[in-house]
Amino acid sequence: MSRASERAYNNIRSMILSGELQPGSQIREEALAELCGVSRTPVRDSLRRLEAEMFIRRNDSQRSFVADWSLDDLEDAFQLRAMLEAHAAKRAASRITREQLGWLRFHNAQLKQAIDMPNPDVPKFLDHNRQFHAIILAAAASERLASMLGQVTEQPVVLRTARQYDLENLRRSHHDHDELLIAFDKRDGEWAAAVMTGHIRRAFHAYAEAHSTDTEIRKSNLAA
Amino acid sequence: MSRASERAYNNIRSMILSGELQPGSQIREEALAELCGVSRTPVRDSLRRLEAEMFIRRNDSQRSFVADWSLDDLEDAFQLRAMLEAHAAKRAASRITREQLGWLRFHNAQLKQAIDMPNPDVPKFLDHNRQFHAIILAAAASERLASMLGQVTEQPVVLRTARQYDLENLRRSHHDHDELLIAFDKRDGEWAAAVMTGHIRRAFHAYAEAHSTDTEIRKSNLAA
DNA sequence: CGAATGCTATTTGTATACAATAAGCTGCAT
DNA sequence: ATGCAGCTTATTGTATACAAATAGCATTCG
Repeated sequence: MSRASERAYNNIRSMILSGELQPGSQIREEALAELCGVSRTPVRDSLRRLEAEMFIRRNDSQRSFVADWSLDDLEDAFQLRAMLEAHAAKRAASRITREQLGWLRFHNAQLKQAIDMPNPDVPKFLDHNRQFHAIILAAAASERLASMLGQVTEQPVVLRTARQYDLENLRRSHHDHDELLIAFDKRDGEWAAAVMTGHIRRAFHAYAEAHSTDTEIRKSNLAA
Repeated sequence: MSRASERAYNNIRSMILSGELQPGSQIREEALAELCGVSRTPVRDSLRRLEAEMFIRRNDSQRSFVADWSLDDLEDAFQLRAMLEAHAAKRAASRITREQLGWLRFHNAQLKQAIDMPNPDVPKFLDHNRQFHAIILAAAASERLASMLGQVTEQPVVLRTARQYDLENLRRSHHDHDELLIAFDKRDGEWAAAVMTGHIRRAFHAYAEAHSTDTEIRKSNLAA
């Protein structure tokens, strides 16, 4: 995607993710155009894309609003995600190459290292975690699956609380990855799928907790 | 969506589905604009949408081509579809209302009627079949699931052969629906999911057969 | 007082002109 | 012949002007 269009997309997306654009609030093309320093044309492109990704919804008269997801919607998304990632793991188990396995091991070692120290480096953990999952998705070798997972992995949920991932959870994630590695090594798709399902379900509950906390904070802010 | 934009979208989409725009061929915005009698702006909107739906793909320099799916890709899509529809059936089993069940029965009776006659009315069958599945999807009550299923239900596969659905298959579909109805009635999500999986797998094989035949024909046409 | 109607302001949709980029070609050099 | 440079043409990207639609408001009529 070319310069202006891509800039607009990234800007708007991150404004939604960061909560700068509040869930439920209306969006006007021209306002965004000014914010992004481009014309309405690339903004419109971005809005269409974000609408497909369900970051934005439109009412019957084509006005756009930042999507506002309830806890139920969040669970719904995670249910879908668990199903799709498990499917990916199953496919990957029979297709993954030695080299890909090597990379999985590398990223898992790195993310362990990121939290096995006095001052845990959470961003580093998240980055290697992301890459770990990306490799599995690549090994699954299904373009459609990848495109669908893209729609449920990045949640448009505002987390004002500075993402307090508790270490215990991160360590468990690391162990899940370890087990996935063994399942892959043994080419056991069923096992890989089962581990992955649990892995994502745990992520959901961690997320849900953060989401409730955040919602509380937002509510009390509104009351004040 | 407003007039010009919607017109463009429907036109282009049906040109792809009908094979008027051949798989693999390049698409030029201006040409389509003329064909649809609108300017490039709504055409570009449509192309973006069709790209998200994987009817169209773009190369690295942003040129658009009609997607060309292999038999493997087709199977991939059906695998995803089977998984998602089974999931929908499972969710629907615990949420479906008496009224929705009534409509399911109605459409299933209608589609049976459409093929239980000397001159089977296949389009009528397909229409009621579509509505049958739509009701289940609605009962599943997951917007994201619906949006994902939209991406895999309408296959951008050219079927030049005038869709020779054999009657035996259609009858079996009807029986699957019957069984789904019982499963729903008993609120047995597992059963519903299992029946649905088989139902979609059968559809895949019917489709795959038609696809191979079509590919043969296309090849011999090219040779001539 | 409430509902309906028409006006105005706001917002989105479409067309078009122009800019940027990529593809294809021509001719030259090796 | 082959490959590369530079030009030309084809195609997409962006901005902008204008058209259409919609919402919000005020005014009027029942």
